[in-house]
Amino acid sequence: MVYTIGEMAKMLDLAPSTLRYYDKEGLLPFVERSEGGIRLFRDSDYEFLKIVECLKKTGMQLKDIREFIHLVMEGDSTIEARLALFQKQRAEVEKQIAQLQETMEVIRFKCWYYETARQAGTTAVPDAMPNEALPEGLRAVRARLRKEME
Amino acid sequence: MVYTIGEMAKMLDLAPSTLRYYDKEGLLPFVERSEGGIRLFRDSDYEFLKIVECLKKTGMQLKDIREFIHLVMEGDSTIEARLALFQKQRAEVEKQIAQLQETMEVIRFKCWYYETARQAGTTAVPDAMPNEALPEGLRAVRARLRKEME
DNA sequence: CCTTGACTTAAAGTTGACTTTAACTTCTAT
DNA sequence: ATAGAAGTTAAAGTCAACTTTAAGTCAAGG
Repeated sequence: MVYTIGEMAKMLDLAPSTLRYYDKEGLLPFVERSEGGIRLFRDSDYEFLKIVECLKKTGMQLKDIREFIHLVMEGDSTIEARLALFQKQRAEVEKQIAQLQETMEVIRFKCWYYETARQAGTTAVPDAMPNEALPEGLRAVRARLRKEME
Repeated sequence: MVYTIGEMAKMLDLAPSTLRYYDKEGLLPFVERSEGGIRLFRDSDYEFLKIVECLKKTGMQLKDIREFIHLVMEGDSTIEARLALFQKQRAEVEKQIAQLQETMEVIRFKCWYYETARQAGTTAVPDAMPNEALPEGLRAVRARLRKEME
């Protein structure tokens, strides 16, 4: 099955201009052309682009994704390098998830803070509340925000 | 305790120019100045900036963070609005974590794929492997990458 | 008093990832 | 054969979030 740029763009839910930009940046060296110069995308290209999408979601920059694509093009001699890349990316994403979970703690604290303030009609109440009065799990969060302890 | 911009920047691990930029963008309306025009940061400003940092980590844009800061400056009349904001942000971060976990599945698949390829010396082996031969949890991932089923 | 390091501003420059524009070509359907 | 949709390129424009530069001011120590 072959697709035009517009069809492939729709399948991936992005703009055709984005695919052209990726191509210009060297991310799509595998895309073939018709006689007249029209890009012909294959199902295997879809698979490639799903991986590009995945790497983008991990925050990887296009120039690093290009490096990966070029490793793939070089064939089986780069299997080790590609494995290393994904192992590194796995650690990276684990870190990101941990980071977001920490951020979530702060947000949970702030939700509690404003719920308490709403009840009282003023933020002065949660502000003045002693540590022992706040929910267990939120004490450390407030302390960190206030730069108490380290 | 008051701090100069350089000291506060160090405490937050960012460049002084970043704090000046935030100020210019209206994110630091609470920062006072000395006679001579030098910014004076307080401990309470540190707390503010930690929240800015937190909101940035959720991917919120500076202009939206500015809106929040301005809600805070308006006082207790905006408690509801601020609570709503954090509740929205909580849902947002939950979505982000779920998204990263999906991404992690793909990366796990790729790690398996390249480990298998390394053993075999070629990616042809994992490519040709029937669904039943791959680890339980990775079958659906490969199917999604290949646009089999939905 | 004077040096020196850290501060100030306004304005311009940078980076990454696109998007838009303009001029043109190819493909498909009648 | 031709119209119109969708493709092509190169180049310029956009956006967010900073960073850098230039020219100058403030503040603390000797």
